[in-house]
Parts: sequence; structure tokens; C-alpha cells
Amino acid sequence: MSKEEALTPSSAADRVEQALKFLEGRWKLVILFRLFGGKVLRFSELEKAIPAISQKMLIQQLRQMEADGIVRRIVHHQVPPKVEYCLTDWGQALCPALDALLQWAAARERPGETDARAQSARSAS
Amino acid sequence: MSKEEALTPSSAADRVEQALKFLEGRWKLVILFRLFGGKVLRFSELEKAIPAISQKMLIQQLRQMEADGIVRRIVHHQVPPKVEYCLTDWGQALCPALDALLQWAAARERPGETDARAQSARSAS
DNA sequence: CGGCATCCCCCGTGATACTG
DNA sequence: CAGTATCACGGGGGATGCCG
Repeated sequence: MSKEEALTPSSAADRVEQALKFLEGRWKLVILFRLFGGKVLRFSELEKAIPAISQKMLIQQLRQMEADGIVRRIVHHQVPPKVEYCLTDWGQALCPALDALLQWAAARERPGETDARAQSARSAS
Repeated sequence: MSKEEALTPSSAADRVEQALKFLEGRWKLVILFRLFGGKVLRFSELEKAIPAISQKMLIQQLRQMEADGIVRRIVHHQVPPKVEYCLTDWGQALCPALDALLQWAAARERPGETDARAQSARSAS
């Protein structure tokens, strides 16, 4: 739809580059997948869920995504402190993409589904 | 769908992390979007399409993805040399995900479509 | 034209310790 | 428990030059 504003594919790729900026960073996607599906997790839960990440990185990536409007930070004014994270509506909008990525990842180990690896190296004249 | 094999979300996220490895790198996605839709581009065409990337990075990312079986390298034994790149079948399988990402990127500037930004900061008890 | 090698620098990333 | 601060390191990534 809206072919009139479809512009060239190059522009589309160009536009995506902007959006990609928000997902750059070694842990962004990983975290996002943890929050995938509207889950609300505490800081410590995320830490446990992603053992390989350092506290510093977790905070950093979380903060960035918060600033980008992808994740929401919910502070509970209690003691001990309790902070939860979840996707914003815009972040939720990423779910289809995240899901597609999931499909792809799954397909990788389920040959025949997408019948990859069917091509052979061919060198043109 | 397929709730039975949905296992825990954690496992899913875990699996994705593996697949994500293939897409890590500042330029992978950008390049992929350039090849999106089955396009076959020459090395120099990719260079022009992505001015911000250095030749070194372009080669590097391309080679990695080639090794990962995401893109195919077609060498034309001519002079002057001519090398083309395109997605492998598995790479093509990424298109749905890429497209979803495209949708997301577009939605960012088209509020009302996914009605993002409808939430308000809420601090639990 | 396509691609590799080299040099070099910056920042992303990690480990540790400290605060509220 | 959540988050900050500081230090230190490695390699990601840029610029340049040479080769097939």
C-alpha cells in the first residue's frame, strides 16, 4: 500500500538504518528477546536471565533503549529498591520482527522447511 | 500457534542469541537490507550504496556472512574483476524478519498505525 | 576493479569497588 | 537490590598503501 510514498528500495534501506541505530549494541536484541511478549522483569531477573552480560552493560543498554522509547522503566519507591522493565508500545511493535527472527533462527536447525543450503557455488563466465 | 512446542520463552531467547551472532556487527543488517529482495549487487555498488562504510568493513562483514551462509559470493573471472553478492536461500529466509523491521521503522514515523506512545509513566505502589 | 595488509586510535566492554 | 564510578584492556573500525 501507499506505493506513491514507497520511494526507492534504497531509501527504504536508508530509513531502516536509522531504526537500526536503536538496536545496535551487543546486548540490545538479547535483552529485547527477554522482554519479548510483554513480560515485565526486574533488574535482577534480567541479570539472571542473561548471565553473560555485566551489570554495567545491562544498565547501559537498558538506559539507552529507555531513552529511545523502546523499553519502559518502572521504579517502585520501596526499600529494598525494585525496578522493573518492559517494552513500551513502540517496543511491542518490534515483536513481529523479533518473532520473524525467531522463526529464522528455528529454520536454521530445521532444514527442509526453508530448504536452505540448496545452492552451490557457481562462478559466472 | 504451536503452543505445545513453545517451550520456555527463555529457551527461545537463548536460541535466538545464537542466530543473533550471525547478525552482529555494525553493518551486517545494513548490507542485508541492501541485498534485500534478491538483489544482486557488485562490490562497488554496495560501496556506493553504503557511503558510510569503509571498504575494509564491507569486505569483512561480507566475508563473515558468506562464511555463515547468509550471502553468496559470485566471482566473475574477467578483467577487470567483477564480483557480485546476493543472499543465499537461508539469507532470503531472513526477508520476513527484515521486512518486519522495515515495518517497525516506518511505524516510528507514522503514529496511529501502531498507536505507539499511548502509554504513560506509571509507578507501581 | 576488487581485496588484502598494515598501522593506529577510539570506544565499547568488562572487573571491581562503592553508594543509596 | 539497583545503580554509579573508575580503571583497564582488547579489538572493532578507520586511513592508507600495495597486489592480482
